[in-house]
Amino acid sequence: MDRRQRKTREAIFSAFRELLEHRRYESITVQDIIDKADVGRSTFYSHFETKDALLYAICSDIFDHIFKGDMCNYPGATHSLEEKLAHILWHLKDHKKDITGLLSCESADLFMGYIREYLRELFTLHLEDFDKDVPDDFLLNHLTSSFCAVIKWYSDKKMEFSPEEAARNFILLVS
Amino acid sequence: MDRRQRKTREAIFSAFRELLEHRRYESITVQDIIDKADVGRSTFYSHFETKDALLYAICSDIFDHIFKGDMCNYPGATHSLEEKLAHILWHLKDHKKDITGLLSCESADLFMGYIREYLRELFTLHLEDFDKDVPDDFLLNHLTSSFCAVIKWYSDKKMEFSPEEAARNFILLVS
DNA sequence: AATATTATTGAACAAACAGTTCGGTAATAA
DNA sequence: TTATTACCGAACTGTTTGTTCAATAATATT
Repeated sequence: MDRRQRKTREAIFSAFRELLEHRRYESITVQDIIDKADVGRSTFYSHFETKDALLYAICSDIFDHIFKGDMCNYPGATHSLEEKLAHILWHLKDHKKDITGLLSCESADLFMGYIREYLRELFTLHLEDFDKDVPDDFLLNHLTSSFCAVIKWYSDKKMEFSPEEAARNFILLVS
Repeated sequence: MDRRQRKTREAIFSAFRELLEHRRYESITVQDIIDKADVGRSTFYSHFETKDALLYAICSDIFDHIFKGDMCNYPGATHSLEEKLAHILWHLKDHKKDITGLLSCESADLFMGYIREYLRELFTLHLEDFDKDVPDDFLLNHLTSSFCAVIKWYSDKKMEFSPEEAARNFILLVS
């Protein structure tokens, strides 16, 4: 990959991340990004089709780090569900700056949508941990949404709480 | 109130509702609304400051119907939490058309934000029903978010399931 | 080192949308 | 009948998105 290309892409990424620290995703315009990245308009569009494509790329980065990591994937893992969930919260902390901007906005759904997919997979693997007399689909939806809420709560509280404690409380509530 | 005013307002409202049946909130422009309502652009803006203000008005309408109704408000009510929740789901059905358009969009948060407020109040009244060893704030957040998820699920499933059953399943999961 | 390729630039452009302004007209109230 | 009020529509400003294109500068190729 051309060095120029790499540098430009990196400049756009980090400009976007910096902007996300202080502003909601929707309020950030392409103009803001290219001003901060100091890159031409046409250059931006030669790298990313739209602003949403840039968001998607950022999200992929984050998720690769969080979910493709050591313990969260999948069948072989010997860790408990609680440990895995705590681990996810830990990893979220590494991306605190980006995530705050991504979750405190109207498109939080976009970001959360990705997380939901991963979580649903994860909970599916642990379905037998729960002995509840409701349809599986209802239960899965409940678990996934509830943990999304924990993530949101965790982010709203500036991630100042212990991931282990949050995970434990969650397990207490859904068991 | 002037009859003209009433008529115009009503035309805008129902145009917006009709558009919401088939399209997401974001994709609907002011132009679409005034075309369908057959009113002038300036007339629209003399009634509503922005498109969001119109959304807010519609939401208020719906919530007045759902929450300000017979049994959901508050201290005096003798009904169980489960009954109240089922009731909310019933009332949602009356606004099925609007709500589908409001929930299947990126600003679902906007709509859900209102619901959350009401639900949090409701659950606060019933906090003693739950004997869980987690902080109240965490529990409230969990209950509220979980029932929001039920609402979303209920809407996604075209509201074809029994509200009573959904409410019962929910109570089973969080008790 | 000379040449070909590729990325970047900046400026201009079209299209879509939000929201405002204003003079004229028609319905309603006094 | 007169005064008020709401509506109209067209034109206008401003913002944002996304495209185009010729010129230029950085890389690759030979």
